[in-house]
Amino acid sequence: MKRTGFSEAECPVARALDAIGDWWSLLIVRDAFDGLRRFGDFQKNLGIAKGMLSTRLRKLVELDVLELVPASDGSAYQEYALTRRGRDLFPVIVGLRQWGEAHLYARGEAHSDLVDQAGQPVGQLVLPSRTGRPLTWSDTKVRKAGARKR
Amino acid sequence: MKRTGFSEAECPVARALDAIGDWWSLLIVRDAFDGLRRFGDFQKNLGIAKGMLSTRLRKLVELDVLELVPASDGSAYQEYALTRRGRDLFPVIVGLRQWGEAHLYARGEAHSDLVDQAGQPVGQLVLPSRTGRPLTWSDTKVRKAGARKR
DNA sequence: GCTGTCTAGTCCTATTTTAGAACCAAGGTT
DNA sequence: AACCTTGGTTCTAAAATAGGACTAGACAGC
Repeated sequence: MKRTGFSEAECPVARALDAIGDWWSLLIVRDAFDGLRRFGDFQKNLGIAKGMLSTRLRKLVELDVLELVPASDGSAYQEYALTRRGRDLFPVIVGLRQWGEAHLYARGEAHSDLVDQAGQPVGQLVLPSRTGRPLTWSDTKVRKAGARKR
Repeated sequence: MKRTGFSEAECPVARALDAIGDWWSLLIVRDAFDGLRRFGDFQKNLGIAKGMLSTRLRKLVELDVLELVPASDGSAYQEYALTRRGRDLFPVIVGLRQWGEAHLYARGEAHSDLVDQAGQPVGQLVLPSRTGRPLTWSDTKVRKAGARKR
């Protein structure tokens, strides 16, 4: 009765969810985008049990989403920093944010906002075709990798 | 020891993950994007336990991500169809897909592909500024709820 | 209309995961 | 040296998951 895994799936969505699709991982990554780097900072900000956090951070380091680097304040401690692979999760976090903003808040209810350096709200994520035309879900389809049932 | 929840969070990422951030929900939504509509189809395609699937589908219907509609083949059964809210998850699924493609496959390893109606691979997701300039994570920051620009 | 099969579930149990608190060791502070 | 902070590990109880047994209603063949 092992938890089902998708690390071998041919579908990249399934593999991605297998890697970072659990309860906490994306919240940790979100916090990392917000500048958090220390074990205690994550723990306090998320209210996560320390055991969970320890397990999750270890897995994220294994996955090369985070890496351990010497503390920036010169102490002997270490910090967790986003790697390239971690930073590439930015569109996923933004997608979740925009969906949440659009559908999970009552009118007028306050939420945090993503803004650019000038303080301007950002636009919506766009999926461009090869020629630059914006695509919606009905413009696309999934082409299967090999010969497999659908 | 109730499972931690974020349905009241001021951060839209946290609320989104609270709603659809569990193990199975996004995979069900992905399958719905691929055209699956029936209980048995989801069950067979995902290999998910029927009890799990039943719970998840009920929650997704409650959330108004899916809705029950009469079966398209005229039978007395019902089907699960994506709502507007469900279709709006498209960028999230695409983001996960593109991250998975980029980081979780060995060179040359086969995976399914997202293509447009002409069969052309789609481009990368883009986050535009209000003026249309593409933004990366380092161009943006999160403004906490309630903080209004002076 | 009777029988058998398919569909879409529910219910039950064993196992795994999570939450939360207690404990601990090394680093830093006074 | 004594004490607090940081970053964990270990323990237990509760909750979630996997998987199988079971069931009610739909449908197909006779």
